[in-house]
Amino acid sequence: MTLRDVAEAAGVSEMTVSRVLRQRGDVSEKTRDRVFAAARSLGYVPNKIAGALASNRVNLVGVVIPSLSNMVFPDVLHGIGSVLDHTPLQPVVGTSKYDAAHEEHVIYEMLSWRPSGLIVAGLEHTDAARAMMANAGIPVVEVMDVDGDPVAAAVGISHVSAGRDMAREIAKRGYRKIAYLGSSSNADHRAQKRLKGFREGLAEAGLTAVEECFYDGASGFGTGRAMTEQVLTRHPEVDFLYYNTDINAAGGLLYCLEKGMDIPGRLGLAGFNSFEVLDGLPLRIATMDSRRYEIGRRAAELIAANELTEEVVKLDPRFLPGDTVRDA
Amino acid sequence: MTLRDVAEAAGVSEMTVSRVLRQRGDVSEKTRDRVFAAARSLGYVPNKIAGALASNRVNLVGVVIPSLSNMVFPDVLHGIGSVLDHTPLQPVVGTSKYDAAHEEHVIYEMLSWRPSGLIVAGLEHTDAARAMMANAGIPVVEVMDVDGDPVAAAVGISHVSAGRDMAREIAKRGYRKIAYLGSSSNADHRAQKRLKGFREGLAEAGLTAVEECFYDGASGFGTGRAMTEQVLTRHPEVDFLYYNTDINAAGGLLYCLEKGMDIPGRLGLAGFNSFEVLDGLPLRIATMDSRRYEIGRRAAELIAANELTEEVVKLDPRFLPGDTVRDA
DNA sequence: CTGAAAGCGCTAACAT
DNA sequence: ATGTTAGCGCTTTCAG
Repeated sequence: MTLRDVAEAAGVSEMTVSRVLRQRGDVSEKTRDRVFAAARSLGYVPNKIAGALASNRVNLVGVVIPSLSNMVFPDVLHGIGSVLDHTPLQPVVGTSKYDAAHEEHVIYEMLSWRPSGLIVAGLEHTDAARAMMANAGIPVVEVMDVDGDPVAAAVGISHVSAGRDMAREIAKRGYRKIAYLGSSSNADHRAQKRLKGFREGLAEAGLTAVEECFYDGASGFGTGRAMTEQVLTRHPEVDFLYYNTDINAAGGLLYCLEKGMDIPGRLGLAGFNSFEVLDGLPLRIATMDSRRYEIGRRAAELIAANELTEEVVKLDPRFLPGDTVRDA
Repeated sequence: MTLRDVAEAAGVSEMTVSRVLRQRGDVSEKTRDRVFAAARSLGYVPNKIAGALASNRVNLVGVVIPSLSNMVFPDVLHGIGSVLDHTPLQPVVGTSKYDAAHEEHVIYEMLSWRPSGLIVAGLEHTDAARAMMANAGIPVVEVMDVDGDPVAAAVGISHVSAGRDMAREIAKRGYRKIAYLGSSSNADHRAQKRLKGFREGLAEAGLTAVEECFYDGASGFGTGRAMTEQVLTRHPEVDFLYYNTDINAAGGLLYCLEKGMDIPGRLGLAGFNSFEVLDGLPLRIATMDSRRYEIGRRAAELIAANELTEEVVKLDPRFLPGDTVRDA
C-alpha cells in the first residue's frame, strides 16, 4: 500500500496525494476530498521511513534514561511530553539500565534514526558516547544534573548542593548523630553527589556521619525498613536518618513508627525526590523536590527551539520539611 | 556522513562497507579492519532510515500503553525487553493517556514507521484502530486482558475472574459487609471488569457490596486514605475493603492501623496488582498478582516468532492472602 | 571475496 | 492548482 495506490484510486498524481496528506501547498477542495476518500477506503498509512529519507526530517526526539521502574523518570518524560505535544516532535525512549556501555549503545541506536534532538539523563557517559553526542549535529540536552561538564546544553539541579543543603537543614535543627542510608551501586552518580554534598554540609557544622549504610538491589519499603533496623541496632544513639530516596525513607518511617519512636523529636528522617504517591503516609517525609517535571519541560523546550545551544539551566531543589524533622 | 564517505576513506566500495558494518557476507579480514578503522575515525553512525527503506525491514516493535506513571506498565515493558534483548528487535513505547482517540492516533503513528510487530494494552479500541491493527500485516498482540474480542493474538489475565475470585476468597473467610473502592474513570476497562466480576462473586454468596466508592484523579496513599475514611464514616459496619489497586489499599491500610482497627479480624483489606515496592508495609496487603512481567514476556515471544497467530494466552492471576485477610 | 546497477516510497524543486 | 523529475542513503540482486 503506497502513495501510488492512493494516487491511482483518486485519479491524481502521487505528488498531489502527498500534498493533501501533509496539508501542504494548495490543493482544490474537490481533489482533497477525493484523495482523503481514497486514502481512507484503502486504509492507507503513510510510510514515514520513506518520508523521512526524502525530506531529511525525522520528528523524533531520543530520550535516554536509566530505567522506567525508577519513578523519577516517568515524571521527566511527562514534562517532556507536555511540551512536545504542542509540536510535531515525538519522544522515543531508550533505557541504559544504569550501565555506561549499554547507554553508549542505546545512544548509537537512537542517533542512527537521525532524530531531531536528544535528551540524555546524567552527565557521566563513555568517551565514545560524548563524542557521538557532540558530533550529532542536533540539539542535545543532558538532564537531571548540572554538577559536571555537559557535552552541550544541560537542565537539572545540583545534587551536591541538594545534599549539602539537606545537611545544613538537619544541623540547623539540632540533630547531631546522623546516618546516611543509600545504595551501594556506584552507577547512581546523582545519589553519590548528594552524599558528597551531604558530607560537606555536615563537615561545615563540625559533624561526621555516624554511619553510612549501603544496600544492594532495588529501593523499596522493605529495603528502607531493613536498613533502618540495621542502623538503629548498630547505633542506637543515632538521631537522624538521611535516605537516598523517599521510597526507602517511607519504609524506614513505617518501621520507626511501629517501634513507637518519637518522630521528629527523638529521631528525624529525610529522603529525596518528593513523590506524590507517598502523600498519605502517617507523616509527610522531609524531602527535597527534584524538579523532575520542570526539568523535562525545560529540556524539551530547548530541543523544540532547535538551537545548538550550550545553555545550562540550573534549577533549585526545594526543601520540604514535612513532618519528620523538628522546627529549626 | 554517509557510507560513501567511509568507502572512500577505506578505499573500497560502498557495498563492501555495508557488508562489513552489518557483518553480512564474506569480507577479507584485511579490508574489514580497514573499513572499521575508517568508520571509527570518521565517527560514522549508519542511517537506519535509509537502511530500513532499502531492506524493507524495521527492527522496532511498537508498544502502546495508557501511561508510564502507572507502575503496572513498566513491569510489562520490562518483560518485553527481557525477551527482545535476545533478538534484533527494539521496543518503542507510545502512551495513549487512557484515551481511545489518542490511542488510535498513536497506533497510526507507530504503524507509519512500519514496525515488525505491535503490542497494545487492552482490548478496547476505536473501530479505526482495530482496522489498522488487523490490516497492518505484522504480528499484533493485545495484552493485559483476555475478556473480550482480540483483533489477533492476546496475552493477559481475565479481570472478570480476578474480581470474582477475590469476592469468593473474601466471602469464604466470613466477611459480609463489603465495600469496593475504585476509580470513577470509565476509561480503566480492566478495573471495571474486576468490579463486574466482584459483584458476580458476591452475588454467588448472596451478598451485595455495602458501598461502591469512586474517586476522581490519581491513585495514591492519600487517595486510599481519604476514600477509606469516607467509607468507614458512612458505613461503620463495613468489615471488608476491596480496592482497585494496591496503592490505594496501602493508603487505606495505614489509615486503619492509625485508627487502631483490628486487621484482619474486625476489618479485612485487599487490593490488586502486587507491587514489590510495597513489601515492607506494616502488613502485607492481600492482593492478586496481575502477572505483568510474564505478560510482557509472552507477548514479546509471539512478536519475535513473527507469526500472525490469533493465539490467546490466558494467564491465571494468583491470589496472595498476605496479612490483611483472615484465614479461611 | 568485491563491485555495479537498480530501486525502496517518499518529497524538494522545478515545471506547467 | 497540479504534474514531472531527481534523488535521499542504503540494501538487494546480479556479475565477475
